[in-house]
Amino acid sequence: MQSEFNEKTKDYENLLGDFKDILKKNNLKFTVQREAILEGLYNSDEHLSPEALHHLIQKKNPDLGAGIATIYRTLSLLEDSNLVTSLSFGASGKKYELGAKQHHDHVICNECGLIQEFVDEEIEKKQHEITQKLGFKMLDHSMQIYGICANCQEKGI
Amino acid sequence: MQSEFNEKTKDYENLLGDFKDILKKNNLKFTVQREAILEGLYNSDEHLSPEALHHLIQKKNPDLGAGIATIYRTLSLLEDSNLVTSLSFGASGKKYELGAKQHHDHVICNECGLIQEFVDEEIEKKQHEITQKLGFKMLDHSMQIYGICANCQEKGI
DNA sequence: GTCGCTGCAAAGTCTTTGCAGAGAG
DNA sequence: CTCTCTGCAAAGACTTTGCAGCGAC
Repeated sequence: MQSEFNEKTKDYENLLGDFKDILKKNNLKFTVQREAILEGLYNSDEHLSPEALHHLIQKKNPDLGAGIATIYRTLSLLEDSNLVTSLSFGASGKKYELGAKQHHDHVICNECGLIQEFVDEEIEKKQHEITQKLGFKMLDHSMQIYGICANCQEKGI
Repeated sequence: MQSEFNEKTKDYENLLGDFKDILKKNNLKFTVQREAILEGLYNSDEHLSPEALHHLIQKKNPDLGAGIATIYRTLSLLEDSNLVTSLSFGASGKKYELGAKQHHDHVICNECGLIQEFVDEEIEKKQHEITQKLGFKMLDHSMQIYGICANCQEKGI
């Protein structure tokens, strides 16, 4: 809630602190695996599938040998705590990203799968208006635009 | 391609015609099952899961006994032909709706699952702008707003 | 008639769960 | 110490596929 421009500036310590608080509040334990998962998400600009995250962690912390089941369990946990958000684009399954960042929406390349993020104040405002008009109390939203990225356009598809 | 304001007025005959054309163009066959699926989607305002559609068809045409596999196969077919669009909201799996309607977005009630549709010209325009700015060629988009519908708000949650 | 379509059931994916030992608090 | 986590593997849920007979054209 500080600057509007801190997309990724919320630092890791901060995030980790939040995580530990949430764990404590719920009588849950802080484990190496859980930290590795949080860190993996933090250090990746990508939107990760559980499997991708699993690979990532296996590479960075091979000694841990964290199991895929733990990844799934932790991701659900993180999602319940609102620390991560899950997205599901088309058929490609569920992907996760840190939810602590500023709210943003996604543009997805149909060819190469590239995901770009953006924020637009006007759209956000409009969404509130529309939701109210329909009598809803807005909680959240997600928006995806599908297209062909500059790169793939050049390649001529 | 006619009027911009024919959200649901594109009648069934029309749709069926399109479907038959597409089938013909691709050397595919028009079958009772395929028609039943198209009709099921047409007659439902809902966004249907493959399983829901299966149930629906079993009720309407019990004699057909259309198998779930056929539903999946036909839905993919219809999706490839751009006659239907698939959505995936959160964890609840994939849902399908007729894509021949005017483009629209969705507001979803987190409590009861009610889905309302809406269209907003300004947002559509903005989306084009943003996409261009990022160098993408926009093909499609989807937007979901999550909230609590009027009804559920009254019930006090 | 030909060749694609269908239903069934079997095979795949992806995700979740049960359990016994390991580890955080 | 206690009580939660973890890894493994088995179980589930959801989709897709192979096959032999059926049906559109």
